[in-house]
Amino acid sequence: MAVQPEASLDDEIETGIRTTREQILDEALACFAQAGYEGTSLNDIAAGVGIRRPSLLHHFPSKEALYQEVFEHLLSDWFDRLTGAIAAPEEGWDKVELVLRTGFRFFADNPSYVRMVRREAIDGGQHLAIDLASVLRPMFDLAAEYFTREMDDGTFLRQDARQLLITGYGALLSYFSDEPFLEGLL
Amino acid sequence: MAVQPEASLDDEIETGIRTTREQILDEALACFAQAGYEGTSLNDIAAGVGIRRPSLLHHFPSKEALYQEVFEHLLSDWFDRLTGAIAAPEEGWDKVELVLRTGFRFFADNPSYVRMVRREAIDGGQHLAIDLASVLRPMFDLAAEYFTREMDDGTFLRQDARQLLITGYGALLSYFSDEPFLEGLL
DNA sequence: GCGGGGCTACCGACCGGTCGGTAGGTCGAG
DNA sequence: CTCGACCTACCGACCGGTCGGTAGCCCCGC
Repeated sequence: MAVQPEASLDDEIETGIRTTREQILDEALACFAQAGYEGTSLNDIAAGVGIRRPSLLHHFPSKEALYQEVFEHLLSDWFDRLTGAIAAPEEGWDKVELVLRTGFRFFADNPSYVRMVRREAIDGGQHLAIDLASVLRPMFDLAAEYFTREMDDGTFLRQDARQLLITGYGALLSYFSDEPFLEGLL
Repeated sequence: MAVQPEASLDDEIETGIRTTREQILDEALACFAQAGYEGTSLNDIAAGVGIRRPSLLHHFPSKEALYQEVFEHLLSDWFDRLTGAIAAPEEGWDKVELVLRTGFRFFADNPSYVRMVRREAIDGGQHLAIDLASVLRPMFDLAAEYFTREMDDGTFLRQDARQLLITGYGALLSYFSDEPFLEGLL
């Protein structure tokens, strides 16, 4: 699940200098989240960074490869954060709140990520090399099992754990992905 | 809110013949819902109908005009159906269930519509001539007022009506718009 | 000290292909 | 004869991607 295979991170962290490669990843994330895969041209991204398209393609072999790296970068971040929260010793509602809060904070910190995931969920992940659903399923199963166990213990009201999770997923993500629309509604 | 300004509907209904114009609208809906605005080319739509692109542009002045007509057609359908349900005499939970069921059935009958709305909600409605949020707000306000009134009467538990509606909107629409993704998750 | 080979980052120019849209002609039904 | 539906041919713009070339930097042999 590791990304960023090259370029010594230490230099960038220490000096605060953002490499061109990182700037491209940042700009690509913003563009893809805002306009989608087809709606974003490599010229748009390059212009945002301040270079020409051929220079961008010097850092990434193709548009698809760039997109996938942006996506997997965020996915691994999210995965790591959530794994940490899941490993915490809390039980019952405290645990639920911790995990939810961790996920929520990640979404709030990375609104572009939510929009990218939503787009992929609608499209069926046609621009991804990985199968998003199969990557997420282990974590989904883990959550479902946890809820079922707590329900068995009487901590939560008995419900269909998987349906509950999907409902919550849909409601929560909509707050972030549809923000531009909801803003006009309220 | 009326669309379909030309072409006598009677002939089509009586004979069962679908005009080329209608076939284009149907195919365009399917394509736009499946691949989005940028991801759909006029060639794709024309090929689905069995004609060439210039012939398609004989029926519609531009891609944008076609898209808008597809969208407004469905929007007016949805609006009419829901208006009918709202006018019904039921009260309390019966009313809520009727309206919800009406909206739900429309979504189930027109899954492509849900996906188009979701795409527009994410994009901020950049391909629409109308402001989706301002069109929906009257109905949204109506629902919020209704819930607030019922809460005042003690029928429902006291909550923030607008937040409740948005949460429900997000959860419900996700079941339809993210169906390809959820299918792989369960 | 210095000159040159090799490297990275970047560029302008160009490629084939596709986009949305237009012009003009054919053809068949009324 | 007219007219609408459809076609082929074509347009300029833009797409993702490649090519050859250049400016600057590090490093090594002399």
